Amino acid sequence: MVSGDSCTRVRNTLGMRRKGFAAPISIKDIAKMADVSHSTVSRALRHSPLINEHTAAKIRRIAEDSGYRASAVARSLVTRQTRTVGIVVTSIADPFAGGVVSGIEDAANDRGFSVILANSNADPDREIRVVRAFEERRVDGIIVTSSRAGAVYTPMIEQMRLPIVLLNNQHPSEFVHSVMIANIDASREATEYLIELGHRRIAYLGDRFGGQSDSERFAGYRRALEAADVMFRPELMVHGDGKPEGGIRAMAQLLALREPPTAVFCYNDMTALGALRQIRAQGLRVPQDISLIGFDDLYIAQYTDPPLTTVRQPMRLMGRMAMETLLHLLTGSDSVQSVKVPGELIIRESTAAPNGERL
Amino acid sequence: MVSGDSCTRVRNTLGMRRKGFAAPISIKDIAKMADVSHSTVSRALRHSPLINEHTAAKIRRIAEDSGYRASAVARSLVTRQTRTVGIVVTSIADPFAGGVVSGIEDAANDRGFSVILANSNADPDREIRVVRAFEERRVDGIIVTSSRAGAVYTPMIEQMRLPIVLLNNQHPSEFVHSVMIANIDASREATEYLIELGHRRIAYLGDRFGGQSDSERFAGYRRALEAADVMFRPELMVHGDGKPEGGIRAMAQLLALREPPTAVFCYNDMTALGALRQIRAQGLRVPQDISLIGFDDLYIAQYTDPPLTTVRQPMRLMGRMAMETLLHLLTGSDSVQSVKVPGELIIRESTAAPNGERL
DNA sequence: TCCCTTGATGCACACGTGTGCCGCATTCTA
DNA sequence: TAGAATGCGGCACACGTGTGCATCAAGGGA
Repeated sequence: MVSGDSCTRVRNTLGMRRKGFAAPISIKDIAKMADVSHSTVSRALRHSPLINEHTAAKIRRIAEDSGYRASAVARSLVTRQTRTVGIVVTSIADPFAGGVVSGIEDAANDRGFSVILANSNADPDREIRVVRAFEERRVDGIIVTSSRAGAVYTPMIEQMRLPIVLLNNQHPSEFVHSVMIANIDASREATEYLIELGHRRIAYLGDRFGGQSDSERFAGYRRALEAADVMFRPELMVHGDGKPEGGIRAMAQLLALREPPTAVFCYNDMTALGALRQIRAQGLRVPQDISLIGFDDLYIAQYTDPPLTTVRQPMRLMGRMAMETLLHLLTGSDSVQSVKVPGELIIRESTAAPNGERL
Repeated sequence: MVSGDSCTRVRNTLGMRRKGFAAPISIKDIAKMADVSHSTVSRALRHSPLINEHTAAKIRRIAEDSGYRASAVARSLVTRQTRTVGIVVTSIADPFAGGVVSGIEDAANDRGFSVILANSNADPDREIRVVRAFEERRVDGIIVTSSRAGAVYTPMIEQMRLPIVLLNNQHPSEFVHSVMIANIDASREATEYLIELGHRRIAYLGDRFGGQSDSERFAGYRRALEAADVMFRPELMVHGDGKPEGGIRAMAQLLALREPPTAVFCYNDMTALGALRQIRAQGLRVPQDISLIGFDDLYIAQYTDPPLTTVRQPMRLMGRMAMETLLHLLTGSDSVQSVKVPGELIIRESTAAPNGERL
């Protein structure tokens, strides 16, 4: 197809394949128009001091007028960087992922980077395909968010020798850079708040797929209890699946106890949503009968009824930080290892003193 | 930096810049190992019949063992396609966008395409930057979802001569391919349902930024009223901003009327969320006092209290369709112009007969 | 034995951009 | 005025992959 014919001919041939979409004009076309060599054009557009300001201006003018766009692919071939990062999320439809990716994209955009997005759908086969695609596209780095199968990536890292940043990953390895929410401190603070309100029978409603995040949030909960000399009761620890459905079922367990809790700290807002629903379904009220705390501060948390007290994860900020960590890595500095981001307790109306009074 | 030194030297020099990340091995390295020319390697890996099956197998074996990954950037340079599509969303943190992008990415992945994501943040300057970045990266096509500033892109299309597909865009042009929800039919059906329940004072709570989507949904509402000989009352048409806050305010307007509506059809679920909150705040109940219908069927719609009756937009499916339309365009067929996707009325518990009985 | 056919592989160029080095013209210095 | 310095632009090659054409070897038919 690409024959030894004249340049124009080749252009046409290839262009026709896509129904008349003309080939974009190149640096050489501009060189011809400006009657200089393509090297001069390249230098002029990159503001090299080697080129006379007058000719440079003329060249830039022509480039501008002709709507020239430098080919990132040709440039990448020689510079050996694509100014592109790959992002793996379990599902971009997940609101947490959405927030994080939004922050990543912002930061990337600021620095002239583009973002290639891939859903893993928690499917190992697909994860492998995704990482392989990233390799082929020669992304400069990779960000993996809240992967449950995080361990899968670690061996791949070895082989790829690409900078990788993990965000809220469940199995952070020693040799990997990461941005994580300060789970222990945050959940401790949330639990302490419930204790301050006067609660003593406080349940932990976890996520059995939550990996390290779940165990850390549980740990924070335990520490708060210990610090306040409140006894931990195993029957008050139950687990859902991180989604409302799981919250519903786990909450039903708690309500079936002889002495149900007066407050429940949930692994995340989605779980809290399910718990809330189940509490209502059994004719109880929040917060008068049971106080509820979530985790994440999803957008909807402020619009539940009652608005949900929760621990805010600054999702966009965390995304930004992950991207900036990656950029840092790309410029060579190896210092950053892992960043802990503090959560923030957002007090709304789903929590009150055990007797039903709000503080 | 890239000097006339030996190949190895160059590799090292460039590799060092990124702290010892070795340059990926190329087709030439494999050629050397297999003691053939790089052309032969290229052909073997692409399963060209020109190559002897024995040597081909040997070459593929070596490539496999050495972890070779073909450089998509070099390939794109010669094939003139990147197998990459650009997606513009207002914000990926928006749950609708998340669902759509998820579907797009699925379909793209199936066909070996990658997805470059960009937030426009409804900022015209940024939109221009984004499209420019897509041009430079030589994406094969572009999908724009629910852009309010859709008209901005149309002139760019002319210049870029790139296939573009619009999804739920507010200002679809004649010459553009699009995937859209069948707003009129869907909102008509929703309104008819309210009428069937016995409602006569039905309000339309729109989105003043909703552009064509808003006017179409309003049109469907009007048609349902007309068909049932229910008089349209202008005071029952109010507008929010597409978010809960706007729903709250607009609902307050409606409740301040001498004769408030007995049912409200909302532009979207977010708006309905706000409306629901306001209704509660004024001591009224849903659906006993006021019925509420949303639009979108966001994930949370099933977990509001009461669960929200709404019109489902099959977000992932729509994303898939947009991607498939684009792929179709890329293979040359120009037939597809615009696709209308039917919405689906999902009846939950936020709607009932005016007297409070559920049907 | 010679030529032709067939099959397998290599050569060389192309894609678009970046850059080291060389050459040329102009100006300055002695 | 000759030589050196300086400023500006071009030549040529590189990046990694794809492919038309030439080449070469083996085999077969006359």
